Amino acid sequence: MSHVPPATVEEILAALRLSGGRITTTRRATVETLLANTDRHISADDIVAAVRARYAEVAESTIYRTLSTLEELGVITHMHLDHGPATFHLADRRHRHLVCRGCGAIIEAPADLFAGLVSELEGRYGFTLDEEHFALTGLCVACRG
Amino acid sequence: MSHVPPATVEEILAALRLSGGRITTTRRATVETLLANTDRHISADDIVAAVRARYAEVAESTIYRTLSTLEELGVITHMHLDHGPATFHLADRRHRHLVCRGCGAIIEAPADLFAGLVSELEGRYGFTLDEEHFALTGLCVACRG
DNA sequence: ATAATTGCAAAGTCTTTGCAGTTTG
DNA sequence: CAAACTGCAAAGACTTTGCAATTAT
Repeated sequence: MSHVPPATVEEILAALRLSGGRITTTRRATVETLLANTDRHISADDIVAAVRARYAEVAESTIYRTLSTLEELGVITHMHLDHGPATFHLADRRHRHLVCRGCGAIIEAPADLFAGLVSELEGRYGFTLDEEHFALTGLCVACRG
Repeated sequence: MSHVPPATVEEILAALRLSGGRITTTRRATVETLLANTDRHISADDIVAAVRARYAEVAESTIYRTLSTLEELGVITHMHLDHGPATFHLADRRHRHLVCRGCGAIIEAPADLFAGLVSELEGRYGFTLDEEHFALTGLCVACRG
């Protein structure tokens, strides 16, 4: 809560550099793609496509490796919306995801909705909830019939 | 809440039969394996192994097909504890799962811990939470350092 | 120079599918 | 007998890995 992770392309690349990493065109493009899509839920494959379209050829494996490097750096996180590919986003996103298993709709819920559960788990089990790693699945109004 | 799904081998097989399905040795063995492991979190592969060890040869695909048939019947559900294979269990299990991403420990939490969240989501978004489909990941006391 | 990154192709894990042969009711 | 189930082998989706060639610093 006290530390805000880097949020601009340059800040992220600087953090990468600081950790001993190198800045390449592909890595910059990857970071730009992530920042340009903070409002979407993008998969590794989406990023591959975006980088290929606007910058240069990339191997999938390079993207996967860059993504895990950024994840180790603490800059991004991945999340599982449901079955299917993981999605990646900046680590500072502050909302939780509800995914409808009927139509696939994604509802974003404010983090404070989970505050009670988080402290309950903390208190009773000493369990620190990783609220983002899996979305919550269920059925939306339209799909529950 | 008013309907309790079948909980014995015979009840489950009867339900299967009623829906037009057929009862085979492998299917019976699969159901028995599921019932013999209500306290564990077993994957399709675990079931394949159990059936092969105690009953007969089975193809993986047969187990997967049987599991989805049972799932469509509403008798079982699958759940994702974390990355890795899905786990299967009877649909009537009434607890939620907390999985430590450090050591893999699984903590079972009573369903009522989620009651507040469930009604909140229902009220605010009309979203019916499928509490079981994904476990909640995080860090246990020992691993959070 | 040299350690980090990349591409490519191959492998890995989990799951699904097609199809011909077998079995259940 | 007809519909349902099975095995086998192949494919599919997503992700990881090995290794030699390239590139950033």
